[in-house]
Amino acid sequence: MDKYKKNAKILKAFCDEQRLAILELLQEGEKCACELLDKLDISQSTLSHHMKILCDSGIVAGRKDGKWMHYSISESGAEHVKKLINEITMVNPNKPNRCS
Amino acid sequence: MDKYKKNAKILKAFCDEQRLAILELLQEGEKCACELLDKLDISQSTLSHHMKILCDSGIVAGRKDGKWMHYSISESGAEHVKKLINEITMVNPNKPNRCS
DNA sequence: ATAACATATTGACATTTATCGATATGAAAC
DNA sequence: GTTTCATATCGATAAATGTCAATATGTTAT
Repeated sequence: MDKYKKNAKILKAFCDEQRLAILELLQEGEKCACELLDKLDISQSTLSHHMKILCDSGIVAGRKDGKWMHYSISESGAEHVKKLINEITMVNPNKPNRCS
Repeated sequence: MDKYKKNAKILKAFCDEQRLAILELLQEGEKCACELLDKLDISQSTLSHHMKILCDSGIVAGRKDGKWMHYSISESGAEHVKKLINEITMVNPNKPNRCS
């Protein structure tokens, strides 16, 4: 059962300071990578690394436009994470103790 | 500004497979450490390490009862995390671009 | 007091992750 | 086609994290 591994990977998107800073910037709306780079005091390769993680987790959507990459928070990705957190933190004493 | 650091630390609770497995077990209700240890194929010290992280993040509450420790999902901790995720993934183009 | 037990802490080690500079890729401008 | 620009990938390194065995701490039973 690698459900845990899969979910842990998704939620790793939120485990890093820089990625939280990136997400806060994206709250204003879609932003070009270069704009993020401008505001973030990290190297270009590091930004690219974080954007890959954010996109892979589904929280952020990338849109290619010529040589520019535009990133935005994915509504559906956000919904998925909210559901995940809800499931994970739900207390349900009647839950069948299935041997998963 | 270490807001990101603080939040990243809280959300790290969900970034590990074992901790997700632990949380799923706790969905059934309060459980003793020894019961978790029984079901989790990790060493006692490793479990203790994970429980510390879960408790520090506020997601899990510990209750000492003699030599036993009982752990349960904290309703208030869960609420706090849900609010956090909501804030982080909220898209709001009118957000003032304050220099935080 | 001593023994047995449950959990926490410590120290060591392996793996993962964040970071950077250098280089590659690919697209637009000349 | 060559240059310029934006982004991605690679390779190396340092820091953080997960893991265990051993030991310490604190609690109950004898």
